[in-house]
Amino acid sequence: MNRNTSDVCEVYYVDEKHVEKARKALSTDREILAVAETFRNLGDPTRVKILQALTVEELCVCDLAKLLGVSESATSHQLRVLRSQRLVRFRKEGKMAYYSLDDEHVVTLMGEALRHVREGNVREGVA
Amino acid sequence: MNRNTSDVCEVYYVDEKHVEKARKALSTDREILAVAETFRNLGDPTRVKILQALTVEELCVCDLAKLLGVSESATSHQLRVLRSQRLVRFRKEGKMAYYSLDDEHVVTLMGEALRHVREGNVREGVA
DNA sequence: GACACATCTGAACATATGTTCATGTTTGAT
DNA sequence: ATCAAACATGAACATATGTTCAGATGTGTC
Repeated sequence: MNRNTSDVCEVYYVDEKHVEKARKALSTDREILAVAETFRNLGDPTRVKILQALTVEELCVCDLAKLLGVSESATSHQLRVLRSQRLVRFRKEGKMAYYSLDDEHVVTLMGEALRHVREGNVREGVA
Repeated sequence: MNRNTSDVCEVYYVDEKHVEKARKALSTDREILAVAETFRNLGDPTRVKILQALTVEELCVCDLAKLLGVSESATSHQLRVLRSQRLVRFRKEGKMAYYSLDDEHVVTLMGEALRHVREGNVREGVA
């Protein structure tokens, strides 16, 4: 047939070996989905701003909305997204809801991403 | 008017102070956009798998496609996305293109996200 | 050159995403 | 109890995203 010399994508068994070896490095599908969803939640300018702001101190929805320059409704929606991955938490005090970062993983992630970007490792895909 | 006692969203000056303080913590718009785009690129299960696999060793598109269980075209498209943010790099060897992680920031980011997820900090939004 | 293979690319499609708008809740003040 | 403020939520819309499909490029082999 066509697998005598150079089969589809490199030699046969070597190929299989690589794929198998790599497959062992993969997390479970459940974890991968969770990781992807976490990153996706971080992947929005508005939410990045929210998290950077909360690095300093807790803020209410109203303050965040002013800071971001978007409506309080939009802010609330975004906070809901961040809460769903436990990236932020909040406490209610009277009418107000004060949001803050949930754990230090978030801080680490933000810092590392910023470092990556600042190393000029990023190609501007921006308009 | 309506700003004597408790103005819109907390007292006036205090409010302004918080917003200003938080604003100082924000990166430039350019950096924020880049950070968000980087996270967005990481926020897809297929791409997470690719990066986890490349943690072990460099792989060609063909191997990655097999590992992911998607078409080589789809794999190539995803690799293009990852390249655009310099999350992966590649070298050509004959017909093949071998991909590998670009820097250790990527490893750190993946690890930290996985840790966040494993701490049970995540609420399953999955179906 | 002719051919097969590995990869890349553009168009098109279904689906996901983020904002706006309108409407609920809950709380505090009068 | 009535009213307004601070948030939350649902629907709807325009836009972005990821895959598939078809075709193009480049490379090695015969």
